[in-house]
Amino acid sequence: MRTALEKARKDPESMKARILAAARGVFGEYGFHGTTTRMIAKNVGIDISTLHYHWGDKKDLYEAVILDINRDLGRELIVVEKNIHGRPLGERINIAIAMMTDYLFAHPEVSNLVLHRYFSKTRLEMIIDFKVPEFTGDIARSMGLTTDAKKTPPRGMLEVLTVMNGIHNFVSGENFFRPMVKLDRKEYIEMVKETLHFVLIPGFTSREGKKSQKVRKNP
Amino acid sequence: MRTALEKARKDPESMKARILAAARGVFGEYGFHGTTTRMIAKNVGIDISTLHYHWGDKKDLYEAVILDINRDLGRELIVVEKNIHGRPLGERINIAIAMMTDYLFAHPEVSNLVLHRYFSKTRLEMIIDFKVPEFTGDIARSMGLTTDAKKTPPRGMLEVLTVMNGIHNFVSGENFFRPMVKLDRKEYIEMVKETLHFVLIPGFTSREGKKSQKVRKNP
DNA sequence: TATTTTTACCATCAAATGATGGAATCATAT
DNA sequence: ATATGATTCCATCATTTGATGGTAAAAATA
Repeated sequence: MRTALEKARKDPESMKARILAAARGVFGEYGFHGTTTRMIAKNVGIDISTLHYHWGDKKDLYEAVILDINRDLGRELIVVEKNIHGRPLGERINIAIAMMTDYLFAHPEVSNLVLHRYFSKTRLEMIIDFKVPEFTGDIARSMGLTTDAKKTPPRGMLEVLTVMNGIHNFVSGENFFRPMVKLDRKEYIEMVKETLHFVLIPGFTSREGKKSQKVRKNP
Repeated sequence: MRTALEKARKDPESMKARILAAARGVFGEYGFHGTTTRMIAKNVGIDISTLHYHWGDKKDLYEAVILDINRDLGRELIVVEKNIHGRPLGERINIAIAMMTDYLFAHPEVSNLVLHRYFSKTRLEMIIDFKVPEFTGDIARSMGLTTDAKKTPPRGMLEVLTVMNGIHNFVSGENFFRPMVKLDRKEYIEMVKETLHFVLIPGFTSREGKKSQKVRKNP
């Protein structure tokens, strides 16, 4: 499977890659059980047997999708980290939210699949999983909530999850939320960013302020 | 169906009610397509034909579950509103988060089903739906973000969704997040509350502060 | 070109799943 | 006690769905 994934990544026009891309989308929208291999095959325009020929059974394909999403997410986090490195806290969070929001709205199936994994059980045992603990620790470190990403305290983990999930929710819930607010896609994305900035950032910066005050008081 | 639901509500020991309760749980955990009528029937300890006898087909049962959850959620929101009425903004949000968090952790299938509806498509057309727009408007009004709940501006809607979804996420994602932070259930719930208070409240109260300042400047 | 390998499809299977008819059981009213 | 209606289960059906064998086409290799 590892090699199959790499082959698919090499050539985005290959059948393997096309199936994987379609699978990301359909699994993301309908979940594991809500998706049939026929739906994916139809989406690509091929026969189901061709799908099974390239990716094995449904579970294998789903796990390949998870691996694929994981890689994308990890790469994007590295890009974000480079952009926020060395800046003050408020700015770091600001940029991180803006960048991740743009990225996820451009690849909504990533948010879809992450949230499905969080909130929905599968009747099958899944071996491969999202690297959420690792990623969450990494983000906590870039946010200055911990020095060792692998030993992030629970509070730091939950704070990071609050922010990340806040983004995932609006991306993945666009079909539901956008009609509620009657905005076009571009407006919606902008307002999501504004809202997240407004709601999420003051909490972190106000704590930072308190820290600074303490430092000033004890010179 | 309306009458069937009401009958089930009258007597919680009735077969209708037992099936409905089991359906709430299983649909919540596995989603619509991930749930089989056999799973629900087995959960109650009855034959599937008995299930169909009481609730019609799978879709009917699912819609009854949604109606049921909706009622519960609406009632709870009224209880919360009574408790926060007349208090200052920070306190209102504080109490609302604490109460909703406790309520949803006690009835996690509510969060599960709400999030499933937000983030996952169904291959079937569903007629009945969650009253999210109405509820969201109501909450916006209790939070002082609007005077007319039915005409809540988009920004207010998204702000409310940020808070509500923040709670739903930690409730529904407990199975995934709690092992990450290695806390027992009670500790987890407490830390979720703390985190949500910490992250979400300063945004709202800081805006309130600015409003007051403006008023003071223009006497 | 001839041969081998890879790829894709058609037809089809087996299991899972939603759903139902009819018999048996239980409750209730007369 | 009997009759009537409501409830429950067993057996079974039809459809959906995951999966595969065999064959044709295409591509690669000799």
